[in-house]
Amino acid sequence: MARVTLKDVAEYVGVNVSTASRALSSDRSSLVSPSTRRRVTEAAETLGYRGNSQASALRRGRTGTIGVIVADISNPFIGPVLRGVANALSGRGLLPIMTETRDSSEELAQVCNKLLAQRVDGIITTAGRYRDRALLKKIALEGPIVLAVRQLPGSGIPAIAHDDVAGGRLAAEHLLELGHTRLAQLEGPEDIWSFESRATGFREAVTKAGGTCIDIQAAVRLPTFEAGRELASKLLEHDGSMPTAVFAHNDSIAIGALSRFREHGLRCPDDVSVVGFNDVPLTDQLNPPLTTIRLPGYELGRLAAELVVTSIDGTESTTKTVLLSPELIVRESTAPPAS
Amino acid sequence: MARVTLKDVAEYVGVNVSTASRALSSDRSSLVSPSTRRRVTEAAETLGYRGNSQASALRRGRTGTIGVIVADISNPFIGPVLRGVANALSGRGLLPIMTETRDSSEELAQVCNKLLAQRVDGIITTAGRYRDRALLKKIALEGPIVLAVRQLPGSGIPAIAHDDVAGGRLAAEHLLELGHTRLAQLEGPEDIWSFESRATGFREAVTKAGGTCIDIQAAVRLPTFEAGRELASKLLEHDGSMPTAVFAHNDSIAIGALSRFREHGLRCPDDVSVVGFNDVPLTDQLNPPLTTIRLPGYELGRLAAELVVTSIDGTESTTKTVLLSPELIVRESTAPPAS
DNA sequence: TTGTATGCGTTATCAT
DNA sequence: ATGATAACGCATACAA
Repeated sequence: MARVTLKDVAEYVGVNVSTASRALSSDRSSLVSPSTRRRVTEAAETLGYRGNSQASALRRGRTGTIGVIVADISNPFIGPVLRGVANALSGRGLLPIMTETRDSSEELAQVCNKLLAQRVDGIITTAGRYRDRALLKKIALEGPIVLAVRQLPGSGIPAIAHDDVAGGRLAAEHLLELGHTRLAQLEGPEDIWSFESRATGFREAVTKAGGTCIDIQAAVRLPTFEAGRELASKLLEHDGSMPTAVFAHNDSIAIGALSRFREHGLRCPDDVSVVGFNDVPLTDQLNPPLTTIRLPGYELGRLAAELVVTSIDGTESTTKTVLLSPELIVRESTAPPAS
Repeated sequence: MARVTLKDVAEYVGVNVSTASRALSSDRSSLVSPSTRRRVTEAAETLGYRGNSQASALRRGRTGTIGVIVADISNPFIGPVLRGVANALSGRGLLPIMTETRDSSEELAQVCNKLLAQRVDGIITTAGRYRDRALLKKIALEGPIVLAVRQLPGSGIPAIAHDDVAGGRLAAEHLLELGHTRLAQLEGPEDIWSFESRATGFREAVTKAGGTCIDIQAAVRLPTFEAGRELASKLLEHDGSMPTAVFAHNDSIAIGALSRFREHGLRCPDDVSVVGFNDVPLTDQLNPPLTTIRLPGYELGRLAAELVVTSIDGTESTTKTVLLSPELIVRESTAPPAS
């Protein structure tokens, strides 16, 4: 898009390209006399010179870019994560290259190839289902990669994620404390670490306390509002009496379930308590405002970015996994069971 | 990240790099004998060869990348737009490089520079306030750029946007038909085309019908929930009687206003009708479900992508502006005024 | 059909 | 402090 090159600038000033290159580079500009540095800088300005990252990358073996793969850009939870990533990266002069996979394994494979062809210096991915493990392990051989939000246990890929087991436990403990003894959980896709962990954390806490835990799964690919409705329907058709409290694996599922329950004549929290997960925007504006689990998305993004950076520099052992603590946000969708 | 080059592949097979290059390129592979083509392809496979986009771009003068600048990644309306863009682009073998500016002019300038340094073949931006006009005009000199969602009238930059004037008018007509005569609008930032147009469309329709239109502005940078609360407060303190209907310039503002009205003891739609804008997810799950204006985001993204592509190919007159039609979605936040 | 040679824009090395 | 030169990996014009 721009056609004026370093050579043009150099000729304009009457110096060699290498001098111009030095003058314009931040770390080597001290090797050049202040006067020529100034002249080169001015010439670059007046000629409208822009460095060519491609050429620079080719020569230096580094592009200064980080591939950022996001599973679902419409997930409101992802915004803060991306901001955290972008902030940490741009603070280090790196350019994040974001791409989406719609949580599809095929698209993930394609995107990885493209990113690798772009010679990104590292990859951060929030996409990664269990079935993608082999793929990502192969990618990890070619360069630094870190998982964000999700984990791929046994893959050896470092991850920054939430402590979803603890999150599930928080939900369970809250409901148990309210006095619920018959609980259900509406589960997200089973081949995603986060949901499996939430399920585990919740189930263990419930059974440990002597409660009953009904696990509802559905063959849905994504944890959406519709999935929530479907899971709720399955729960309503479930043998045995209806539980008095429900843990939905994310807010969308919770809201879908709420809508289905309402249709069925069930009031929340009077007839059924509902806990969501993620604390996405607007959950506090619903009717009723949703009790949910909040996660530090921004912080997570920041840490993920820092982790790739350190593994690019090669100074770090790269199998680190960090789990961030979730927080229970109590609102009005949970209450003691009707006596 | 990968270190096996075309040369390695060529040597492995025993041919010249140029032959290997041809064999691996989709358009020139016909120039090579089927047998060597196969051998090269296999060698590339076994050696784990990945093309180097940097080198290829340097040589060809094209990177095959498109910079996609988004003002606010957390805006739920933007997801479909980005999908439309990504789809249209990847269908043409182009890689979108997404970046965010948080709707800040400084970040916009930075991001443009980085993208230009990356030698993107074109730029699509949803960021662009009036004050960014000069900047973007300068960018437009260096290569194809198209605005999406927003417009910059008088900049000569082609745009794919919604017909926001029509959107404002739709809102007005709906409320007028319900019998409202005293209306207000809660306005988004004034230096953004979309909001100014919504204001115009609404105001004109109201006054044309003989109604009263109260325009409430606030010095907020972003059209958020908080902004909605602030605007609503200003309206409540406004001299003269409270209007019976309110048009909020987007859903977040509407929801903020709803929350403020509720605090103030006003019921919706009984005491005040509210219309939002964008139809973002969950607006139908609010209390009350929000009447709003829906926009074809995916389609918009698709068209924007197609427009950059054609202007890269240079075949198109590049000052085209397309306006897509909004649609009124009536839900329960609007009703006839209390008699 | 294949090979040779050159250059894309930079930066690193070596010399001056 | 500055210049000359080579090389990064690839694609193309030209030659064979």
